[in-house]
Amino acid sequence: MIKMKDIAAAAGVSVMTVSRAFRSDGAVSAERRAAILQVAEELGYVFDSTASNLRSQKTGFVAVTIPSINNGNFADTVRGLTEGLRGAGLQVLLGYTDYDMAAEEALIDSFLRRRPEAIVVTGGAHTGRARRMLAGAGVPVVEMWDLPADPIDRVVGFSNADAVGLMVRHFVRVGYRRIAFMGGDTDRDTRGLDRRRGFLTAMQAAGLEVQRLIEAGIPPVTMRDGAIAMDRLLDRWPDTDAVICVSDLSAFGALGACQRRGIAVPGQVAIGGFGAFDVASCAVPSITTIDVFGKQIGHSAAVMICQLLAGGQADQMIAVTPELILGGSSL
Amino acid sequence: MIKMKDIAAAAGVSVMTVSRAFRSDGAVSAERRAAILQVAEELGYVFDSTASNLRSQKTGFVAVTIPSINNGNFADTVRGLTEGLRGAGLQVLLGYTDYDMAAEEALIDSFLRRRPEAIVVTGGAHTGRARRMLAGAGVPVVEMWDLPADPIDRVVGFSNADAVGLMVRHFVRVGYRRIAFMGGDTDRDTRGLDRRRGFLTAMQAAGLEVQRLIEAGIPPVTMRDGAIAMDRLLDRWPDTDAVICVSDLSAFGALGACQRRGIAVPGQVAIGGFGAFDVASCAVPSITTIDVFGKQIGHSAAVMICQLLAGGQADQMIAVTPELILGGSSL
DNA sequence: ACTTGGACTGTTATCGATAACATAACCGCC
DNA sequence: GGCGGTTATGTTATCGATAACAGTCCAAGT
Repeated sequence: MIKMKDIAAAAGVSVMTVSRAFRSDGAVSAERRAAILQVAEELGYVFDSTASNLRSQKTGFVAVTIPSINNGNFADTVRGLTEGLRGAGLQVLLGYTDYDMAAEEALIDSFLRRRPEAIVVTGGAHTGRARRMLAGAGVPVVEMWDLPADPIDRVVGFSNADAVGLMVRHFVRVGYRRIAFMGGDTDRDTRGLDRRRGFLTAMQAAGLEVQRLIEAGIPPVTMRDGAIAMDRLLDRWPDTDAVICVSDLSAFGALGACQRRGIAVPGQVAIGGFGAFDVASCAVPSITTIDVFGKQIGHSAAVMICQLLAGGQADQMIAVTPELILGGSSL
Repeated sequence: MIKMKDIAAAAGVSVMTVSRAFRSDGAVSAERRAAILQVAEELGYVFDSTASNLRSQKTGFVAVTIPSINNGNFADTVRGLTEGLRGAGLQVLLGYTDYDMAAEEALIDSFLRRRPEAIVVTGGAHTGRARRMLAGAGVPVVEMWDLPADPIDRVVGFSNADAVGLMVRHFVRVGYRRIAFMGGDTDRDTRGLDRRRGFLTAMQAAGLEVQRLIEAGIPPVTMRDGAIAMDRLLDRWPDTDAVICVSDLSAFGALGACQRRGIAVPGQVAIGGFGAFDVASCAVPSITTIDVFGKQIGHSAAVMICQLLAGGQADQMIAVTPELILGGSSL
């Protein structure tokens, strides 16, 4: 493999000059720089960042862990992060946890060995060892998609509980009373649990009974899980007049279950989802949902990281405000 | 930051012994190893792989580029890769190109600087510079999701054209004649182009006219794109009796467009998709589609890479056989 | 003429681990 | 008892770039 030494020899300069020619800030005369880059091109040189990483103690990447790489919400967030960090010359190193805290811990461990310049994790629930590793990493840590009570470092997110509260209040206002909640039944789905908690709180605040809780299985909660859960819900509480689902995917599955049974949506049962996924707006009827602005979360996290790495100040917490989007699946 | 030297001093051994204690193959006595790991734990040591990478000339990761991180098919492939590489101690470094060859080139460039042990790219179409970089990388290269005529190195994929041919032949067999194809209209969507080409070939082979080609926009082709395209298709050729869409997402959008217009599916128009996404099986009616076994592609690529890195032989090409899945959206 | 300072280039040491080699202790076996 | 082999450990040099420092040269200011 060609290295800087070879280019230096071929171009008749020192290795240091080659190194400088490769960095924009390098004070190398224009013609010499051009000559060096030309030689490098001819020799097919590929810069070796492993050496650079070690010597400069900079790796140029930010580690990001998300629960799933097949989820439009997290994809938006990653896009916001990628775009926001690009300007600072930082690359995203992406890993997925499958909604599993043990897998998250292993992932964080392997990421930290690679010396990221910052680390972004999803949610505020982590194993004890993961928390300790993050706290001791010596780089900015951002928890996103949640507003944890005891953050490790920085936070960019929203209250999942409050977001569902928005929808409950709307449903109550337009007349629904026998409202069910689907999902958030396992401790693996921490954001789902928060959403369910928000449902309970808002229902109680509205003075309504809250028995209609139906399980949707362990995350990732799929469309199929939503369909199965809806069937169980309708069997158990046939007079349900609205169901709020832990995500749009399960809501779409629930909609399909209703359609197969010939149950009118929203005539007989209203459906609400979460996340403003594409499928919510393209389903017939479209699904009432909550937009949590995933891309904005990523972008804010990126800005925060850039500020901190530049040695500046940054907010401890940035709260994003979710928004209710009315669809045809409810009044 | 704590380093091996600090642990060596605290444990009263040489740095080399500490290094060996951290590798499973290291010949260190059990009690000494335990003592060293204990000291490391107490000091909160985090292994620095940047140094290890440089000295050992091994980074322990495989670079993977996919077009989109919000696509169930590619997510399956990444899962297959991740699981297949884990056993060999290799990690996936994931990047997305947004279906843009220039972005892919930039991504490959930045990945290669980090010295991956192998690189996996999606599709067989790349910029000239990207091809040269890959060919000269000195590590195994796998192109997947396609069977390029002039592969760079190894290939794991299937013929997108033949896969669509499967569906055309089925549609013709059950009686559809005025069949349209949606998508594959921009050179940015290389797999879409292949699918469209396969449509044309199969239609001609069946002796049918092939004028009904409707554009679906640049990838990622969304559900909404599918709905818009279906409206245009129905306006232009109202007597169309079947439409094959470039993906299940656009097929789902097309289904929604029909439902909003009161057009019976499959009574009046049959719909076919591509990819066996969740939404295809959960839509009402479910959508006839083609399963291309994305996870298997990733797994095969991983196996191939492990063989090559172990110094063994590996096939030049692994072909996956797509399968037609009949849904309620067609006969 | 002499200083000053900026622009450019070179020299040396170093980042933190590990490969390669050297050494020491111990074991069994003829 | 000596020898080869194994196990456990230490020593030295090195991976390929860059930080830190040291010049050199030349133009401009006094």
